Amino acid sequence: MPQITLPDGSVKSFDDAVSAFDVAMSIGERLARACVGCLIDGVLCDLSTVIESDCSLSLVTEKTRDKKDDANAMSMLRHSTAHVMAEAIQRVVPGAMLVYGPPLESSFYYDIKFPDDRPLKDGDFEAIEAEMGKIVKEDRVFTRYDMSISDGMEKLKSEGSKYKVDNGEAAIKAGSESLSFYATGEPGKDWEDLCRGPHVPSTGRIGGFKIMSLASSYWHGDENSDRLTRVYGTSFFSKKELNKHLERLEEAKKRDHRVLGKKLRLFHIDETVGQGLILWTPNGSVIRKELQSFIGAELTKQGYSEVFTPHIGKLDLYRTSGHFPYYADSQFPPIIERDHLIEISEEGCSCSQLSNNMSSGEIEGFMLKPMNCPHHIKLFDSAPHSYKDLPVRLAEFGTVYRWEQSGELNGMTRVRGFTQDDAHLFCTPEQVSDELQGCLSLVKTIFDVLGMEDYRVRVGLRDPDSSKYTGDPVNWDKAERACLEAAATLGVAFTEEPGEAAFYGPKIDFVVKDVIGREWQLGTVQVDYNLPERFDLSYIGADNEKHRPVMIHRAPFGSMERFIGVLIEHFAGAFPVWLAPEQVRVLPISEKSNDYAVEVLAQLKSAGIRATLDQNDQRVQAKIKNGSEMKIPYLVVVGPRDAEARAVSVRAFGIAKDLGSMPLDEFVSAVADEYSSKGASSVRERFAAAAV
RNA sequence: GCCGCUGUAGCUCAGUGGUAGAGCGCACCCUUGGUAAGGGUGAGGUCGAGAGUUCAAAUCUCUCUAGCGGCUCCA
Repeated sequence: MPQITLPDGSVKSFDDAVSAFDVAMSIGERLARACVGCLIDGVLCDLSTVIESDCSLSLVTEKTRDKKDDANAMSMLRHSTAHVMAEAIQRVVPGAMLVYGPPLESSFYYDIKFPDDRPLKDGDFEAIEAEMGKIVKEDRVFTRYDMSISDGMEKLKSEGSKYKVDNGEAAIKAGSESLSFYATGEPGKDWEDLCRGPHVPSTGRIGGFKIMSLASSYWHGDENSDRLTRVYGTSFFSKKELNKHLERLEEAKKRDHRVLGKKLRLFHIDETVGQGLILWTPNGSVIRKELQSFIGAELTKQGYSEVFTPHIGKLDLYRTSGHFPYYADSQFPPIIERDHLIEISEEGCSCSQLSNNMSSGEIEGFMLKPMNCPHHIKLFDSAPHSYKDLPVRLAEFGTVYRWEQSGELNGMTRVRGFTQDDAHLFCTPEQVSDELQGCLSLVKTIFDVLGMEDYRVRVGLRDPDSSKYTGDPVNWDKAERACLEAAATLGVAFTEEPGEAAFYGPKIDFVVKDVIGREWQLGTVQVDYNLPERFDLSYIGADNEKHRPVMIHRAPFGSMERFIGVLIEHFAGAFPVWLAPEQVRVLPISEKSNDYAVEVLAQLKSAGIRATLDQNDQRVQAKIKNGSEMKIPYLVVVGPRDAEARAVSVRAFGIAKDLGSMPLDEFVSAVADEYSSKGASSVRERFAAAAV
């Protein structure tokens, strides 16, 4: 006689065991029809789950009460669609072995091992979708049945898929007391799969679905294990929602920094220069310069000293730092000294010998610097330091080079040469906490000024099971504690992530998503007890003894390239006045107004505003369209009426109607104010104020 | 690096075996137009590179190269 507590606190009692669906029916038929699953004592279950004892029950419907997508419902739907897709794929490609098919945030995938002589091609999508359509139309019921561990494993073994046997073993290891299977229809008759569930009631609930793409993956995520094909798809409860989702994806593509970078001429990557090497156009350079001077001003306020260091350094420097051996594969190959090179070629030295000799230190050479720390360390170490000098804060826009895997390169967000807004702080152990907080507040200031609110903070800790970390565990503990304490002062939620630390120390990262939903690390602050040790750094304490300083690495933007890539997407290319490469464009109505237009342009320019003149032989409507497409903050139309009044007719980006007329002098100073205040005051506001 | 897809004019793309097309952009001419595309003419391409099949290749095959989506990696 189960007593079932509903989310509103009311209790329903039943004489016998009932299914969640029956409970829903007892409340209302319409509700029951809208249900796809339920939460029993907080655990997501099938709607058909039979309830035998007292519990709390929350029904999961297609939409939440405020008509939004329900995360549980969507994940059940997509998981169910993955089953339908897997069945369809096995019909189209007999011999395809299923591995693992989970739902994701807005999609799902199924990892599948295809026969070597029959790989899946995207040309197969149509046939698979057609089969999926049939299965959906048949509206087959997802039917769960459980087997004992021994019977279940026997069944899996008899089916002959090592992947499913492995999944079964994983379930047992995770503590399952039985193995559950889901048949899409009738057990023993229809297609079925080992599965933990839960699923929507039947295939007919899948209103709209689409196979999106193919990718390769590795079994257990292990590069050296079996290579699998990952088939991505998505689904919704209705076709309409699917179409809306696909439209949104199309829209997102328009904000993609690679698309906008081309359209707005912000940067260029040239095959003949090299993969992942950014050529900054004049437009992009304006943005970069503005950001650099912004951060430069903040650094001065915070007591940093700016330095410059070369792009290369001796191999030995990186042996000492530990970077050369640790990251050998992801660095550009060393530059070998000429004399060595001649010697080596005369000796007929093989490539592998050469590589060995370099690793051992027998051959000296230079490396393109993969990071700036060793150079800054050497600067710090070039003079003795009293504890009274600390902290020493050395900052540099330092360009570094890393040999990223070719498949990893991505527009401006993953490149092979990039400039970090880097700094290294050398301080006493007592100063670590304050300095960390100073670094974090700098990152936060920058994010605030740019209106970037959609980020998460990750505290990267060491993975206790891994041996990749160097240094004393006691120091690691100290450093990790310092990071966690500093993060706690941020006033922003953060996550602790073991395994995300750098090899020399823990870090606090600011992570943002791009338009496709991929995450990128921007600002980073890292505590390091390790490199000071390796380089034997010291300062003289009050006791007149040598002490080891602690290093903090920090880069508020991360890299200029990645940050601006993300920033392009953040603003969808419509930069605020202070960053906009072209701030004002002057549009004369006809040649007759050219003289006045030239005058307007001159006045804007002499106020330090980045302004241009559109003297094309086009109508003003066309000039407005062109200017809008370039996302220029202000377009000013000038004609005889404006010349007469010594005024300009202003149009602001993103506002369909023009703002009206403003005296030229006033407009110039308003734009100049908006520029220097980074948007704290704006031309629009002045118009709004004038209108009141 | 791995799997799949893609590479045609500055940009966006059409062209599936018979030696190349559109729109935008660009140049010139006409037009002198007041808030999201006025009209005309013209220039511009060894179809990513190389090899092969063929009487004939942008088109088919192979290798390389670059980009895209993932995987793996990310100091």
